[in-house]
Amino acid sequence: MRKGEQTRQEIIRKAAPIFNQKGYDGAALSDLMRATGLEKGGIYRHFGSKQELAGDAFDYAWKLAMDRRFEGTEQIRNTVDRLKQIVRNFRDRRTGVVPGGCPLLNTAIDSDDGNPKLRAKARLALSSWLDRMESIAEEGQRRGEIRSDVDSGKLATLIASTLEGSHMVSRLQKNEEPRDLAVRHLEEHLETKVRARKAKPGADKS
Amino acid sequence: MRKGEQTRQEIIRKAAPIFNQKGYDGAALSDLMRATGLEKGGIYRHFGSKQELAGDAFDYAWKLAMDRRFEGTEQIRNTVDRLKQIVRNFRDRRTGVVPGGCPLLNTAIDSDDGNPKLRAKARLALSSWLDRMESIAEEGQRRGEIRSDVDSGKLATLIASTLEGSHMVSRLQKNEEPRDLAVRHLEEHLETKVRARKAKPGADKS
DNA sequence: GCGACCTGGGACCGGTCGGTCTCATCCAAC
DNA sequence: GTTGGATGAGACCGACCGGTCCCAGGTCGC
Repeated sequence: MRKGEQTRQEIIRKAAPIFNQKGYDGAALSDLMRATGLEKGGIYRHFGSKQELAGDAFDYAWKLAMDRRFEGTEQIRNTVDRLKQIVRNFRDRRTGVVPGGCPLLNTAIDSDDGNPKLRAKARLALSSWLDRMESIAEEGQRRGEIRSDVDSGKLATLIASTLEGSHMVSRLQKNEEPRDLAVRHLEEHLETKVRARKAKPGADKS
Repeated sequence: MRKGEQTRQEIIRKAAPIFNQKGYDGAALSDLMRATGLEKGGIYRHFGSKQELAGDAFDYAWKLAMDRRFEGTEQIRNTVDRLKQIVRNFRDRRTGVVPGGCPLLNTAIDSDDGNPKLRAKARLALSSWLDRMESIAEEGQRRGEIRSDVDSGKLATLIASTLEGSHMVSRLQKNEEPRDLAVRHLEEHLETKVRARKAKPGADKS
């Protein structure tokens, strides 16, 4: 049971870019066979169906993406700065992730009609991302670094929405600018609308 | 040459939702046959290939979407208000468009790997949308309604990115909130960062 | 009302799809 | 070193894919 698991992981690793680039329908078994160097039987030994493999491949791709997006943020003390770093990571730390763009965006659109299994995975992925950002914002509020009138859930949603949308536009245009633009817009938003002002003696009004 | 063209348009109308919901690969000829009530030969009489039909279906769907998004905006004099209405239309005027979500978003993701024909159409669609918003912003600057330090191209890109991203999130969550959130965020942005301030005598600093 | 052409049906095509099954081989525990 | 289960190859399956083609019938211009 050792070699088998190794092969299984290898298949997932090799299959993830195929699914991420071509989508579920577009990724044919023949593509997966070519990518993995295995015959059909060799693949189906480890997965009960194409769906199961696609699911595992998505989990793999998403984990990689999440790791990159939160990389180097844990040690940032100030929560607003931490959120800003997460936003910047979306733009800057894009090497080493699965090719084909954001797996969440791809899978969300891909599984829009049928394929409820994949869709459920995409939903869960989004939730996990939003939850992580939301809890950072909540921590910030407890610590007084983030304004009390900020809705942390809505903030997380706005960040994710803006980043994903700009990502789509950037990919379509093959141009980094939209993504960079969104990052800078969010940075400004975080700085001016989210970060709690230093308590200025006598300054009561906003 | 009359009946034929009628049928052709009918096929496009019926096929557009299929392509928009299922994607290019996911939309099988059998689906299109069921939707149109025609046999294969009846469809291929009017289109040289599935690609050609998909292209026409996208154009049809996008035109509908654009019409809705700009509906009732031409007569709005103030350009900032006009942009705000465009943003609100994205949220509010969603009936009567082709089912399956934004055709641009869907096609951009769907045609990400292969299918350069569809991808070119998606690119063009994005450009046309951005251009329309950009020229409104430029008009606003000429008229002094929009700050001179605003980059109209970047503004258009930011609006499109934010709306499309929130649209994806809303669809994935089956929840209107993200889209509404993005709209309100953009409204505020337009109001506070884009609209030219009334010239206040003596007020020089921001 | 006739003839020509336009239209759509549906059988047919080769290819590929996702998936199954058997069997030789490999590997690892004993 | 032997043996039994884990592993992967690849032939095979029925279904369905996009696409072609011919023919019957409908729809026009005249």
